[in-house]
Amino acid sequence: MPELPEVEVSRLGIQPHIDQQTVTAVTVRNPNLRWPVPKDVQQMIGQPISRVARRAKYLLLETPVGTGILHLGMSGKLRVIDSGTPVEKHDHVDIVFANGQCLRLNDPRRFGAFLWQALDETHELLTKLGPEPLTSDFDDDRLYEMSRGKQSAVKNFIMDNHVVVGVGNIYANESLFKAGIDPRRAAGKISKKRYQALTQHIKDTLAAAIQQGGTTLKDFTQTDGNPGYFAQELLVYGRGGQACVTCGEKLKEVKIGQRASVYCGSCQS
DNA sequence: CTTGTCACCTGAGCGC
DNA sequence: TGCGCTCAGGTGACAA
Repeated sequence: MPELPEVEVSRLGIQPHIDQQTVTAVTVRNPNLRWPVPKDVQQMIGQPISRVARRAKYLLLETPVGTGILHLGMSGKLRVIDSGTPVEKHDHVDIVFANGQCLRLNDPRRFGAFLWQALDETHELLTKLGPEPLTSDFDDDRLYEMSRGKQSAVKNFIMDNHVVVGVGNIYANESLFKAGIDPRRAAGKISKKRYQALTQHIKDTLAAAIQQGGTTLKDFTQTDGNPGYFAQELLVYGRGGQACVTCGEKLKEVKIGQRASVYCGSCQS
């Protein structure tokens, strides 16, 4: 489900409700997420949530003794609800708080994760990640340098977590359209100037999507149950065969790296 | 090292 | 109504 904006919207949604709340129970109904949920997560019990942070698409629930790491995979959703709320299908995890509320993870496909990071350690999954796209760590110099010698399609390149985190299929398509770059082009053969444009469009697109509450395609909702409104601003994603908003030409749809890719054959080269 | 493919899992939508 | 097929917002683990 979520790319970086949707995860950030989730973070902003749950943060005011759980920040500084003390955990009284961690209920794991189905530990078979992408990786088995470790027993270590029970260490949260008795601890306050000292910070709700995000790294890439991982949500970090920090406590004084370690950090609970949540990933929403393709279909994960978080809600903060009364802990007595009846459990529904695919409600796999509850983190219950002293105020009677709980953070509940629902994830039909179970590609999500709930892991534990001990104090003063960095979980292995977080060690090899590229820069955050919305910080100055991600800039055109770096993107350009990393691209040299790469034969793979630029779309796959910007979706690679070692290059930059948080750019999934929707925003890769959108950013490349805005930058006027054909998503199939070899990453190593694109000029510095074009990477400057691409870098800025990735930042702008992600920031705008967060502002709009994320992109609701079918089942993403903000934690208050409302949809995100960025879907109405999508220029190419999901619009294969329809008219390009810039030139009117029919948008093309192809598979790049197994993922649906939409582009304008006239505006993107 | 790079590059491409598969796998994990459920549910929705479509054609027949 | 049902069946079989394809597709979906992610990403680690492999194979070549």
